[in-house]
Amino acid sequence: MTVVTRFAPSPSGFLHIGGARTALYNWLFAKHHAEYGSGGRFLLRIEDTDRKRFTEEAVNAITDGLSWLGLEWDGDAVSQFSHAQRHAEVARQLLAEDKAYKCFCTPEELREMRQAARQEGRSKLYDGRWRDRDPAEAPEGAEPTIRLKMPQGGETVIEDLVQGPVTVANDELDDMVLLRADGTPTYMLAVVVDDHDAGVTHVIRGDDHLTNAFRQAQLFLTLGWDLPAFAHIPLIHGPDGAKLSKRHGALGVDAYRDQGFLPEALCNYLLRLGWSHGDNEIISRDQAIEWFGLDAVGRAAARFDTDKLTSLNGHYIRQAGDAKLIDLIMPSLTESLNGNLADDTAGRLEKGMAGLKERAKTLIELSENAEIYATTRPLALDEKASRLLQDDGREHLGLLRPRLEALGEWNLKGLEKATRDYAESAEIKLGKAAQPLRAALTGRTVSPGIFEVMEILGRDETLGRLDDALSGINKL
RNA sequence: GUCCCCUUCGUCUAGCGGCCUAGGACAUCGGCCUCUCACGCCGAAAACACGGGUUCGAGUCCCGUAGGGGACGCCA
Repeated sequence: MTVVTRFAPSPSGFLHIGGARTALYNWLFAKHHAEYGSGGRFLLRIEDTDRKRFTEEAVNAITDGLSWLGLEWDGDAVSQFSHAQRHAEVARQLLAEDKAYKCFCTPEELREMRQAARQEGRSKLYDGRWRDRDPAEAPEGAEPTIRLKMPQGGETVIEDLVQGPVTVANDELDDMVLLRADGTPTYMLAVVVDDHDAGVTHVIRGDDHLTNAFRQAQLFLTLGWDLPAFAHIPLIHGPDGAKLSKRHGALGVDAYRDQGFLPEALCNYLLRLGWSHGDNEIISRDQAIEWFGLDAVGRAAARFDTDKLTSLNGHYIRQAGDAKLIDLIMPSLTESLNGNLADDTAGRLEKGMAGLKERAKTLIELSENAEIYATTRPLALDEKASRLLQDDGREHLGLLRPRLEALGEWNLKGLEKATRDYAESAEIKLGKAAQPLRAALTGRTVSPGIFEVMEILGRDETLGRLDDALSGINKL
């Protein structure tokens, strides 16, 4: 049997980080069955039943986010709203079969009912007052909603693939609205019909839908349709343990992209957040497809930890190809230097990327660190660097400079030897010479190996930057 | 409030009755490497929420308690 999963976000304006994980799990589950089972498809459906929320940009935000993460869906993204006719038909059919009924309650009545229920400690809100009432008693001109006749007595059991069997007494379930007074379908009706029509076999979604599953299961049953398998994955919480919300900061995957995270890192992190395969931490896409299964999904909510994501990101940056990284940082590099890039920037970055990427945990950092190769003279010095260029620091530079200039071949080995020889003759530690060099050549106190930097910068640029520092013409 | 779910180091987790004096990863703290920072390597501190059972034996099974979370819309 071919497995069919689906990701069904509502257009909220961005791809929520929790939604991203849900999408990832659905995608992996389908891919796993496609490659190691008897087939798998991953569908994307936009839950735009509530037209008030719908905008084209909101839909684009979701598809862009999924594409960035590399989670391609099968077929076209489907609009749930476009199936409204079909949903209404199903509701009318239920009505004709006496499995649903018209409810003429006013919003005020409903509000009172809810209040009373709460006061009396009942969770069943709607009392079903129109269930057996003659529609002839309806108030003049009132447009009814269509409600489903839920079973009275007994219980509903969901065999959840993650949570295990979950049971609720049917008396806790009230008759839910299928069709609104204006004739549009509710989410409850729409998901069930769409999942059935699309042949969805596995509904993998957030834990917050678990209680909905009871109601939806009853709808499937009264429609005489096969129940899909349900898998409710725990939610992602903020560092404080509450459901991730705006006050926790970055919610959309686009925010993480902007902060310099790689999609590979985010996927790896999200995968590991709530799912495990023994002690494995770094898991490639292919490996994930092979290993992924619902049985290894945890049942407790997990807190989002940016530190771990960052660490993973550092790993994926180190592993990424130099050319790819250069492409990724070029825009921000150009921007931060106001478009004034040194002529040989590309060449220097190609040589220097290996040393650069080892020291960056985000693309933002990488870009900032790469400025030393792209910037033009005279360099700006940060505070600590300018302090290194006072007094004996500058003195050493002045004495070292001729030794460097005299070098026949300008390469790492020779540069290092010349500097070491100088340090020895001056009876100072290498660092006493290397740090002022770093300050003069990069404007900073932290950088890749300084002899590497000198080699990449080349003789002219290195000597030039040295002279700038010696004459003190750097910007602060 | 009602219903549902959850509970191993600070965080993510391994553990599916004896292999656990509870393992890994991130973070933290030491140390090594070293021209700085990072990487890498070595090491330390750090957890089975509590109480009852079941069993020869429980982190692992059952029941309570406590704590946390989620759902209670003509939103999705």
